[in-house]
Amino acid sequence: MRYWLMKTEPSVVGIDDVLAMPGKAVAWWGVRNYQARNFMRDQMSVGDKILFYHSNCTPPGIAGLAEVSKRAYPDETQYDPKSHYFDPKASREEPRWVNVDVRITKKTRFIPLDELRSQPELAQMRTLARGNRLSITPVDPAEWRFICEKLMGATP
DNA sequence: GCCAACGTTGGC
DNA sequence: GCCAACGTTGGC
Repeated sequence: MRYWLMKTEPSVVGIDDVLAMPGKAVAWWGVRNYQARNFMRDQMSVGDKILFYHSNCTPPGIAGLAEVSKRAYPDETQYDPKSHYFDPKASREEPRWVNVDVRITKKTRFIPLDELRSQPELAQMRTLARGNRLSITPVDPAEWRFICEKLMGATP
């Protein structure tokens, strides 16, 4: 079982949107970065824990906790010529992009980015590293525990 | 809207 | 396989 942080833009799909969906789950479509894809394809399994992060908004930060509810499978948007995420080089026979399904387990107190940055315990957190743009990053178990217990006051 | 810091593309 | 040009991310 692994821990992850996954970024989403709330103007596209925010935590409240996912909570309103059947099963409080959503396909994590639209990842078009190979590193992030490989994390989903090769390392994520059902039950992995997720920090649900809102990016490209004011303020950015962690909005809740989630988990992987379905293993990686082909991302439908790669086949749709009308989609922004269409990939002409992808085919049904050889899909290029995959997504997992993510289910919200808890909407928590919002933890803004600057609060995360102010914690010495999170100084090494990959998501916070200078220049990091990856939308999916692994989270250290100790970092997960710190965020859940000390910042959210939630049971991980 | 700006722009730093990346990732990707494609000519060679 | 190199690397310049270009595109994207995402905080500010």
